[in-house]
This record gives sequence, C-alpha cells and structure tokens, in this order.
Amino acid sequence: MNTSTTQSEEPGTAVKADEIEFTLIELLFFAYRDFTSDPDAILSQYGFGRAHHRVIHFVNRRPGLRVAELLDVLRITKQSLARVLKQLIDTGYIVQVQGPRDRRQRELYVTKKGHALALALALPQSRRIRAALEEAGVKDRAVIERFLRAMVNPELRAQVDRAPAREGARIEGEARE
Amino acid sequence: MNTSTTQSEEPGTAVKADEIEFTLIELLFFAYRDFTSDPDAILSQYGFGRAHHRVIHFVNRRPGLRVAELLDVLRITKQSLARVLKQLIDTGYIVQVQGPRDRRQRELYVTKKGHALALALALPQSRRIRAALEEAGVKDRAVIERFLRAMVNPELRAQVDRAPAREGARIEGEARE
DNA sequence: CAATTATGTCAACATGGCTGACATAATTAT
DNA sequence: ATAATTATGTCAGCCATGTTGACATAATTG
Repeated sequence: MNTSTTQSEEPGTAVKADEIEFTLIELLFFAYRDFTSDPDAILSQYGFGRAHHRVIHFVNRRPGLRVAELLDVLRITKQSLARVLKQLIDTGYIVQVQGPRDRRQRELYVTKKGHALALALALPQSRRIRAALEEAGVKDRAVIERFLRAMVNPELRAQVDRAPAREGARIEGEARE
Repeated sequence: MNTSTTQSEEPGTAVKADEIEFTLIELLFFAYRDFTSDPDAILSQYGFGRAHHRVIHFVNRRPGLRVAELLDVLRITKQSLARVLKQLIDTGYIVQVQGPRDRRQRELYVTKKGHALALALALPQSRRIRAALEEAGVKDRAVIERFLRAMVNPELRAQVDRAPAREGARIEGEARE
C-alpha cells in the first residue's frame, strides 16, 4: 500500500498530489456519466436497464457471439447475465442458435427488433461523440481512438479488436429455430 | 422512437447502422471498464465500494464541498449518499464542518487518512492514463481533455471546471469540531 | 412569525452484481 | 466405451447501491 504524502512532510518518499492526473481522471468520470445517461432514458421506457443495454449492444455488434465470450467481455458472472439475457430472449430482442460445430454452444443474435433497439440506443451516444469531436476541434480522430484503446488492459485488447468491419448478420424473429 | 433500418429496406428514412460511431462507443466502454478496475481492487481491501471512491475523490478534490453540491455531481439521491458518507465519516476518512456563513450547511473535508486513500486510489488510474498517452503517441494532451470535456452536458460543465487549481485544504482528524 | 432551505433519517423496494451448488448435454480423453 | 471435461442453465440467497416517499430539525429568509 502507498503511504501518501503532501508537500510539507516526508519529502521524496511517496506520491505527491500534483503528480496525479486528476484532471483527466475527472473528465473520464464526467464524460462517461453523461455518455450513459442518454440510453438510460430510453431503456426505462422498455423496462430495461443498463445491463440489458450492454448485452444487446455486444450481441448486435458481434453476431453469433457465444455466452462464454459475452461473459468475458462484460466481466460478470453467468448468473448475472442469465437474468437479463433471459428477459431479452423472452421479449424477442435476442435469439439463441445452437452452435454448428459444437452443439453445446449457443450463438447469440439480435432479432430485427433487437437490432432496431441497439441502434436507437447507440444513436444519441453517437451524436454526442460527433458533436464533441467537432466542438473540441479534433482534426485527427485516430488520436482519440488510440488513446482509448491504450487505456484498455493489454491482455483484453483482443476484445476491442474483435468488432465487425461492417454490420454483421442478423436473424429475423422467424428464422432458424 | 426511432424506426431503424438496414441497408436494404426503406432507404433514407431512418438510422443506418454504418452512420453510428460504434467504434468510439465501444472504446469508451472498454476504457472505462478497465479504468475503474484498478481502484476497485484497492477498495475491497478496505471494505469499500465504488460509491465510496466517488465520494472520497470529490471531497478530496473540492475541500469544503457541501452535501447538496456533492449530490449534484454524483447524480444520486441524498439517501444513497447518506449510507456511504456515514461510513466514511465513522471510519475517519471524512469530516463535516458547519458552514461558516450558513450554519445549516455541512462542509466536507478529507482527513489525512482520507487524503492518503484518495491518492492511493488515483495513483493506478493516473499511471494508466500516462501510459496510454505515451503509448498512443499523444503529442497534444489538450486534445483529449477538450474532447472529454465536450462529451459532458453543457449545463453541467461548471462541475468539471470547479476543480481546484492546486491541492486544496485538508483537515486533520483532530482539528475543528 | 411564517415559509423556505439544507440536511438527516426511517422504511421499503429494485437492479444488478456476487457465491455456491447442482443439472444437462455434448465433446474430448483415456 | 466409459470417464472426464466443457458449455450452458438454473435455484437460492446475499450484498451494494440505486430509487421513492415521508417526516424531523435547525437555520435562514421573506
């Protein structure tokens, strides 16, 4: 543990407050707080919460995602996931398909309805990001992307990179199973 | 509500998936997920959670912050705050001082112990940010700051700007009251 | 003196995390 | 072939942290 210090006492030994990136720490907090507030308002109209948002987002973005992979991405337990996933399946936003190679696996897909919800939730977030890029006069958006990617634990960056190049497959409510 | 569409159907009317900033949306999710994981590990050793972290962070950064202001920043109810704030006061990380002008108000200060904890929690986050800036080759860190600030709701940006220029006052466990 | 304000507190409830235990079906290893 | 492992599901209960509503107190303001 770190025995911290202020300017006046035990100089040199420990963390000094002015060496800490407080500004960026707080900016991340505030930016994320408001970034998540947009979809929250929409979700409550559906009787869903933030947990549903995360699930439907990643299933939409990574069609055919398996349950174990989703757990890795969300960093929650299967029992936590089960609750919200069941609701999303029961209400027709997500469907499960038996894995073609390994029939124990369940591939997850959004339905048309689920796709529409995922887009509706992403839209205000997307608008906020665009407006911020413009307002901040970001000429090279790649800088932002590189910075945020570098904030992710190196061993978990494969998850970031696994996103589809284009919009992936989607299963209609009626199709397959 | 937004009737969303894919490439093939009802063109022009609605949101197209490839117009959405999915990459940055996900990067924000992943970056924030790992950004908060560092302090979480430390907090659990103290029997505290993320809610305690937020309180002790803002009280450390804005010495003399009043309860109502803290509620505005955290966007939670006073009943939610009361639980964690009481614990932090009872365990000697935060003290309350009666407002000098208005004696109904309670100014919040970290104790020496609270200051040390706030720094210990901020340290890994600060390291992560520095490493990310370097790894991403960010030459002008102001770009990142401007972007994140622009992500905050305009009417709430005063909260962002209210941070102290230097390290603010702190009250020792014994002093005042 | 009345109304308003800042704060605290009690009670009840919801969401979304967690652990532990156990069940099933399918795959893989011996 | 059978045993072990794996992917998933499910039951039950607990915890942290958010919510609403109601009410209390003290201090300030009109």
